[in-house]
Amino acid sequence: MAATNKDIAARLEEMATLLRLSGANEFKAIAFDKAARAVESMDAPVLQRVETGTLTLVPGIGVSIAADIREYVETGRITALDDLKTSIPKGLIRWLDISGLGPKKIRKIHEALGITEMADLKAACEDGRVASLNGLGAKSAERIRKSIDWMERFADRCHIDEATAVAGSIRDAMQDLPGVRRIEVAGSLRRRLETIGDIDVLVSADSASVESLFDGIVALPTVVEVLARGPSKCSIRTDTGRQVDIRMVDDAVFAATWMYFTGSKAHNVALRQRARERGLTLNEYGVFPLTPEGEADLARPLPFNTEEDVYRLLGESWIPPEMREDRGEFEWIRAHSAEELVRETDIRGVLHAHSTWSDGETSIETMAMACMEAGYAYLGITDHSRSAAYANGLDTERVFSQWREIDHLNDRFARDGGGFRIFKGIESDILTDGRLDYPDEVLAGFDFVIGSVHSVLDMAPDAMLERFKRAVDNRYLTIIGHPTGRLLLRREGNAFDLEALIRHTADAGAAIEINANPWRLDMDWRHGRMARACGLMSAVCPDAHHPDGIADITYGVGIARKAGFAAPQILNTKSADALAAWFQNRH
DNA sequence: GCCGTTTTCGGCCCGACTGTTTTCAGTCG
Repeated sequence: MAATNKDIAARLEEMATLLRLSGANEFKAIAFDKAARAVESMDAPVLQRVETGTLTLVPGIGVSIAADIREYVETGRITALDDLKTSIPKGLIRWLDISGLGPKKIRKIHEALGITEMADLKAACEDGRVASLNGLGAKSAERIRKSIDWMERFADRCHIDEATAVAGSIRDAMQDLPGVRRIEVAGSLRRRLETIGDIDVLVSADSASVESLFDGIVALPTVVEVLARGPSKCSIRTDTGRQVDIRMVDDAVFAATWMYFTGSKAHNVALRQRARERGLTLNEYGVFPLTPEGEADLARPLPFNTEEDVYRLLGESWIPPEMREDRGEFEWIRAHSAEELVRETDIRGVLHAHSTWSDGETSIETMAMACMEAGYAYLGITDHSRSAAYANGLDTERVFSQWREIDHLNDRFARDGGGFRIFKGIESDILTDGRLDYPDEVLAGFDFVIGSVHSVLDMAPDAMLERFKRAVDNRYLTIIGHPTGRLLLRREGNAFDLEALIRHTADAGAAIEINANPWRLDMDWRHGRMARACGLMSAVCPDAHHPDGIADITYGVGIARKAGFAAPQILNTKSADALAAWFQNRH
């Protein structure tokens, strides 16, 4: 199989990780990290640059890494990577997830005790072997043991809906307390990343009320452990295993601190590099001139109030938090405006929802009413097709019955004068050979067809790509549903060349959804730049099986914004009439 | 390993915190 940009980036990241564990120069590891991000954010396949010998023109890729990439493309291996793999036990890579353990200590422990497995490390913490090592002690050993304990009980990351709920309860607990002025979420949750590790909350408040504020937090029923508590920071663990860091922030520098804790780390690094280029330095307290010696001149802070101000001081426009991943956002903002990104209020209708006709929990009418209440103008109902027996998929006769029900409902809505409309859709299985689940004459009767893979998900990647391509070549297919089939934190998606499918789908004039279910968020935002470049249409689809599921659209919009999509590229920002015309045009 | 109208060598982003230490290395975000 041809190496995709994603494959290549994964190999480079692996190099960076193993280099760190091998004790190599940290900047060398950083170079591989940078190269990995450069590869990931390229619009075109790296293969093209390998063929034309222009790899080293990409910033972050020099002669050496270009040779590694070429070797990987041509042979499927990288000698330097293989060498590292043989010298570093696989088990140690997982140790990097342990809080308080970095590459240096991992090496030290491994070399001194000769252990490579997590369970052995835990035992070594308990029997005092770790504590006896030079540079470590009883507290380090206990911290490591406790962290392994947590890892055994909970995943290190959670879905974004869970993180949103935790952050909401923390906010609720604080916002009415006396002296609290401002509460903001930062970190990966503010960036709307698909999964969240720690949750960061920033608070500005009267210094006199900090104590009572923290008292209120640690007394919350969901708080099971206080990890740290000082004058400006309080870290807690919730009963779902989430770590929440609450930080007190000085009002005068709130924007700089907010930016700092929003990250991403890579974005911050890029920003600080830009600051240096302008003779400035950036930290969590603001922007400062550099002295001739290259030190921060802390006595002469540059004035700012908002994040916009801080970016402007660095010669940049404000970058929406969703895009702060060091994935080409600085280039993007020069050619676009932050205002262009699709917003939740741009979404005018709901596409991809289920009813009791298949595996949904409520009737079409109930789903429609919920859409109306949420302010949407239409609902594209998409129950499962006949092959999805496990989900009560519709045979042809039931399809016709459902159409009659939808016609009746639409007639009623028309008489009510509210203008609400239900589109007849189907979530058709894409069969293993790429056919859709009904004959063309039935497919022709739907307003639109979502094609999804629900069986034989582990098909060989090349065969999976062909399966999807054939489905897209059917002129009745409108939208590809959850393309990789991943379930976040649970199941990897199929590793087929999604970018090839994106090109194929864009050329065919069909769309690929952004499934907004917090367990899917598929397609991945990382393909956004490439998808935009080839003109792909998308849609933010809740895949709702219950009226509450409609609200998941918010997570999908976050992903669409991370991907850099503007409203015109998202199908369900269209009016019902414009959307109907787009569907017709696709046929 | 990458990069350069100040440099082809010597930098590479920044500060807080912690624990293990007598001045700092490692980790974290």
